[in-house]
Amino acid sequence: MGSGKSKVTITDVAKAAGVSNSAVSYALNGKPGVSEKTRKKVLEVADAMGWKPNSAAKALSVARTHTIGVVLNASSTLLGVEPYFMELFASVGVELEKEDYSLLLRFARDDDEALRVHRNWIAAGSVDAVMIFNVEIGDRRVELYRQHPEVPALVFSDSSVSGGLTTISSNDADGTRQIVKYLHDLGHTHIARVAGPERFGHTYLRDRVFSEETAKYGMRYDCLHADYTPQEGRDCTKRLLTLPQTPTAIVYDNDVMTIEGLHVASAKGINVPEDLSLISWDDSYLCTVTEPRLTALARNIPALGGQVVSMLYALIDGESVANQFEPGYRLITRESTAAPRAE
Amino acid sequence: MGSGKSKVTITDVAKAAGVSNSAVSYALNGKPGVSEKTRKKVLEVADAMGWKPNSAAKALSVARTHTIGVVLNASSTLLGVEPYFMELFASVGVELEKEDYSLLLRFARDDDEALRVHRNWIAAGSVDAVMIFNVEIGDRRVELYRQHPEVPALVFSDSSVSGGLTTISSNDADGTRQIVKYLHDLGHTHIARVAGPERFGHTYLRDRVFSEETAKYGMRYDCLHADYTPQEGRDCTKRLLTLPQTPTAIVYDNDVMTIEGLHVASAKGINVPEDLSLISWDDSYLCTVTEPRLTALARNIPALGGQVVSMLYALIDGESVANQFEPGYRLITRESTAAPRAE
DNA sequence: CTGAAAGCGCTTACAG
DNA sequence: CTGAAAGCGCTTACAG
Repeated sequence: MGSGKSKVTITDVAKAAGVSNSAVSYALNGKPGVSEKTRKKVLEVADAMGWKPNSAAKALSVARTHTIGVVLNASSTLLGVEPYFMELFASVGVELEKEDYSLLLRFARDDDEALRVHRNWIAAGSVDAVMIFNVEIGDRRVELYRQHPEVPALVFSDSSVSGGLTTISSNDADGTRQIVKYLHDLGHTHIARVAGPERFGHTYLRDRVFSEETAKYGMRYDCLHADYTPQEGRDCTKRLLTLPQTPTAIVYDNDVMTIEGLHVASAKGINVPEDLSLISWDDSYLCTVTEPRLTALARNIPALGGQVVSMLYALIDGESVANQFEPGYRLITRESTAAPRAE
Repeated sequence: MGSGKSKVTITDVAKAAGVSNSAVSYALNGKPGVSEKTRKKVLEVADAMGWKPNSAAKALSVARTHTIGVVLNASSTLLGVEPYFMELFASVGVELEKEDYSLLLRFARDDDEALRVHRNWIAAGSVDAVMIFNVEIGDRRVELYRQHPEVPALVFSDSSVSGGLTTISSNDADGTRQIVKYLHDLGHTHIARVAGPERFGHTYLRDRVFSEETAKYGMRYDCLHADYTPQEGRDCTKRLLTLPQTPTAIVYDNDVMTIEGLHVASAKGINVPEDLSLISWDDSYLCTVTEPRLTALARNIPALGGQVVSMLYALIDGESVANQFEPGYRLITRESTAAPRAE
């Protein structure tokens, strides 16, 4: 119940309990070196005085900040649209809470600024580990953290682009197979895809597996690359729908583009799903607010937190951690997909 | 270009530059106490060695963490749906970046856990200030920070519920006036509202002003309180549409409920906006993906960052800061509102 | 202008 | 089991 102003320090507790600083420290940290009696006494006194270890002092002496760093790209207009990060942070954050770890969050306006923050963190020892998102081929951040193994990095990407840094990857090959099989079983023989930017590792992977799987089933497959924005979702859909031979199904690499595709179709008088099936890669609330609601591939983000955090802790403890896949995708079928109209 | 492992400290720099630790410190921090010549030399050496101040050590000696704390409610299912927090964080974060401040983010599962984090932060000196959201009447967090003026709190709420803590408020009275006037000018004489939870300060304020303004124009006004979720958005809309006298316009306190309202209306064969006008309080991408797109009241979140951060810095510097309003609301008229059908 | 020293609040060998 | 002391990497009076 210590009211206000003056912080209570370990020395205050030591004096009040009539023991030395070290005894207090041992007692409070549950370490050997004090009798049970002393420990109990110290615990009582510390509690009564409302003592909490000063975070900076602790960080300085044990060289642990109890902090996981994330720098986000503030200029991404999708930050406000895609719930992914917030959901992931909540999932990870709840797990971190148990060990009193925090997320240290920064927003950079471009890659240079982001890199500057990372360099600073490394030199200043500001974080115990970092999480890295949206990795591109030849990403300067992976280069940086490869040179600085002192601060472990967990990379959210396919392992092919992480330069050996530990990754946690969505199982995009499996997701792709689920989608293609679903569409094939429905009877589609010509499908298209509006993909994400080619520079992302997972886009590259999806590209490859989509080609393989559609080839396996003898399906025709067209692919256009976009940047996840509404604008390009519209444009690509228009291009696909003016092909001499139009596909009977389109899969989009995110929900926002899917919705725009739906609007383009309905503006053209094309019925979804009767004339055209639509699938969103990434499920979200957005997929349930349209008419028809959108069939989507869902990740299990709530289950991701525990996995991520245990990888993080292992890395911080200096263990070598194998790359992992996140919990599998699940295809949520709603009303935007159906068998193609018979010719 | 210092590669890897061993951190370079101020002592290393001092040795390399052939001066004392204090000279280095003064030089690096741009303080008087060193000659220009020494300063220049130190700067060069420090730069060449890749020195950066260790954050924990600096925090410990100056008692500043360069960190703004936020604890969010992880159980809120709306976190993934409403882009507000992410947009706000990006806006604030870009501004904080300039002074190398970070956001320290925690996720609590309930109010008790949140309160524990706040108590810890105060005792441990983990943050220089906090931002507090979703304040309720009698909120224990405001009570806590009132007792601990050492760590300043910026409260995002109406000043009536902040117990004297500094607030930044959306100008909900003005927003309400804009909506009511707009609807009145369109010719509506009976409107309804699906409001947020009564326990929130801003809900209370909107309630009051809605009553006043509709009374002023001689309009009939019905109000139902909900919890921002899709489910209650639907339920409340159904109740309103089965009243003996149904309103010709409904305003919802968030976008999610508005969308659900739209679905309920169309399921009942009620045309929006011909038979019923709908307005969303809070604009977002969601408001543009429906058919018709939704008229909405938009806040200017990008402009909010600078204002918030300068309030934060002033508070941290111990200045007394007046409560402020955030940039004004703007009504974005889309296709979900129109004049009511003549009787 | 410059250096030696104490201090921020912890932890952790090291003697007793 | 216990205490005195050094150390983590900075900052900041305090003498010279």
